Amino acid sequence: MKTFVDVILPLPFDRYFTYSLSPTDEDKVVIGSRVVVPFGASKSYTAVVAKIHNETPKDFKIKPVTAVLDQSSIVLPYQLGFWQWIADYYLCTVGDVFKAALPSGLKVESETMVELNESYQPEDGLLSEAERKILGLLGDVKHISIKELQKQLGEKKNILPLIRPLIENEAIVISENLKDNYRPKLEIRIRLKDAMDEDRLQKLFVLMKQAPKQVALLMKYVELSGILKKQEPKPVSKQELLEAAEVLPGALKALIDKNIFETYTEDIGRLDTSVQAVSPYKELNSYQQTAYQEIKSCFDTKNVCLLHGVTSSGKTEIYIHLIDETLKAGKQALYLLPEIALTTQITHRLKQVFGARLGIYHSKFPDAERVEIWRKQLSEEPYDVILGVRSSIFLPYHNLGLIIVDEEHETTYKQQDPAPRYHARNAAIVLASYYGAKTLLGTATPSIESWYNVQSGKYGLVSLSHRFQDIKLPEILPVDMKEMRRTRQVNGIFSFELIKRISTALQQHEQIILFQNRRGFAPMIMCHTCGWVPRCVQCDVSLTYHKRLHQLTCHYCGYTIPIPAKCPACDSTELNDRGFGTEKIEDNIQEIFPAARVARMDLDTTRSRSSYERIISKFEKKEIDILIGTQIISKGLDFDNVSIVGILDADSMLNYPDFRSYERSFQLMAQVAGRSGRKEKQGLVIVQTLDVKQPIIEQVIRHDYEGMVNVQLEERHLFKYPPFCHLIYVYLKHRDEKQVELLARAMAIALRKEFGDRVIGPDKPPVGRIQQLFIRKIILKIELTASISDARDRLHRIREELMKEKEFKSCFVYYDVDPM
DNA sequence: AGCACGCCGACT
DNA sequence: GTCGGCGTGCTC
Repeated sequence: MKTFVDVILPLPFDRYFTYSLSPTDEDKVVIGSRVVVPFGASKSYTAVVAKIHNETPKDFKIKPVTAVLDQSSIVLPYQLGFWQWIADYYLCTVGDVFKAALPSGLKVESETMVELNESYQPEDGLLSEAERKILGLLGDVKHISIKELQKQLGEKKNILPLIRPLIENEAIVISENLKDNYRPKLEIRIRLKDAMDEDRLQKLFVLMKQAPKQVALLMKYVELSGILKKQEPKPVSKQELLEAAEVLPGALKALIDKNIFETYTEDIGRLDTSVQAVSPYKELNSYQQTAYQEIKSCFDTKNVCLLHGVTSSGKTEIYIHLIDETLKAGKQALYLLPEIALTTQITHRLKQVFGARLGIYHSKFPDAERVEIWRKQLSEEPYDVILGVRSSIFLPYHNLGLIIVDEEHETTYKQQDPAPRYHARNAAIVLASYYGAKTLLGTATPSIESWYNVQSGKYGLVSLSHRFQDIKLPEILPVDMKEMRRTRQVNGIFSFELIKRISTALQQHEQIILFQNRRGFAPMIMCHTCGWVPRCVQCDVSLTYHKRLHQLTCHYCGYTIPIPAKCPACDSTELNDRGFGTEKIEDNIQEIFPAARVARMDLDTTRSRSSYERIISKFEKKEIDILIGTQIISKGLDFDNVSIVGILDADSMLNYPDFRSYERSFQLMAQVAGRSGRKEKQGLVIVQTLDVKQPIIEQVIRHDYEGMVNVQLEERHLFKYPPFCHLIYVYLKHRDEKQVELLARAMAIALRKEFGDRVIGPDKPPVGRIQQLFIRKIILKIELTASISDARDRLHRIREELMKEKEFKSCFVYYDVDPM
């Protein structure tokens, strides 16, 4: 007798909740089934079954499961283990992981429906005004959800207290309506009611002499379905038939009424199954071939291999060969990318090779499609290759053989805001271990962590130092902006040197990319008279000036106001913008080169996927001469006509207060630089900086990745930073600054008792308040040899202890493990 | 995360 | 004297 289930709820709880099963449900439910359960006073959630048992719990009253949604696992047993690992390692709850892992179409929601009790006899005088209003409304519509009822009443607050007495008086009845937000995609199709042969067809044609439209339909149907041929007839959709025969629906209806045709609906799904593999993989050149062999032999002894290949060295083709080999061994492959929108080129290539065996998974896809991919992966015929962003590590896999993490250094692999704050590269390595699968990390600029793991022998290393077709690496030319400004050789943010080079490139019909890691027109505006700067009301930052939209926006919370006409402090009308964003650069460059076709690519111009693709495709077709962008342009784009890349303000990224800013600047500059260079001509990268002598500039010039790494490793070793320790950031937030400050201090003291001088802080982060909440941050350094699970237990204990104090109860506390 | 219960200010 | 603010606690 298995009568209870322990379930994971999509809520931030650290534990399971137990529900009872009805005898009929007992046979249905399995580990990994979804069940609908009531939780709290008036809510139902989709939960996932983690355990089935018969130990009667005694400390609480138990509720029954409302419905069992699946009779086979929708979440595979290994996934439950994987979720738990993520929750344990990244210090969040399994509920958080569950919420992130499952597409929302698989999480049905319940809504409470209200209905009038027909037999209810109202006793006048006993009803309040509001109650009469509710009953009146219900008399008209008779079936309505509580939410809708609330809206109709024009109430903003919860109306449950209002209707509760009505339920008790049996004036109304309520019921739970499970609302499945997933809708299958259906197609209406046409088929013949009875068998057809030439004879019968001829008879029909004669019969319908007076109805040429119907004859046309019938003939078109015969043609489209191929019903008179020997093979299985092809399905014919209603729409397709009507369009092909060029007749109105009336004619078709007549044929249906005559019992010649009938309609039926078919669930056709949203996944494109028609893609054909059109071109096999390409032959590898000798460098690629060597690398390919090295990777394979590396996998004999190691589970993870780092492929360090310069930009344009043809890593993708090597991946394709490895995937192909994995598939031949009857296993699946997962290809992770930092951002799918940026990789039309790779998507296109993989489709050519793997056709319908390739599935693409992306959080910006319509949810219904994500549901279908999830189900397909559970089916007997899953995609063999999944190309996707970080969340695709959560898809169910039957038999994973290989994971490729492309551009492994990209910080987008780390989820920032809602928990789980996981790193998809590291989680992927753990995922691979469930299958004994191998992981290949690819990049031109490895993360220092991965490089260190190579040095310590944990990962294997394969290098690819030849660019495809031996295109030369670009020449990098630093421009001393201090000197340029002193000698007045600048126009705004542009040095004359850069302008000259752009001008030459334009004359030769070559393309230019300008990089500035700041969107908007200017990072702030300031009153010329009194120095007043408009700031966000919710966050401690100045507002960014967006000229096109004619507004000031907070990049942290989205708060937006129109540009003030005058300074509220001194009434001066002279408000000037300070600094340079991509928008201003776009304006200025257009002024300098009026004839050039200029486009901008940043978060503001690429809100939708299509606008992104439009810009890229225009640039590829050489309809754009100068492309201005933020770091969005550094990721995995290959253009063949870019001769000049300008990095306008290299110092802005170097001065970012973070131990990784050096590494990140190098990666960014090297990646942006990699966008330049053409088959017959070496590219040129102009780096504008105030300090041309600083070592990082020299390292970028020499393409000296190892030089950069060695300096950084030494520094990180000295100051005990990753990869020589694990970092955990403890974030504390509260509306009241005093409260966070107090808690942060108390927390730091408690932490020091346990962890000693491994605790740094508390500190006020550079942006000390976001969305009305004041923030404090404590940094915890954990030795590599120490156990994370031990640290986790101690952290939980300390938090629990402190949160008992009532003054701290309303504080948010959360952790960021291995922060980026 | 919701949602209810409970305790203090601005209204009838 | 009530309505309603949100601070605190609980949810199988």
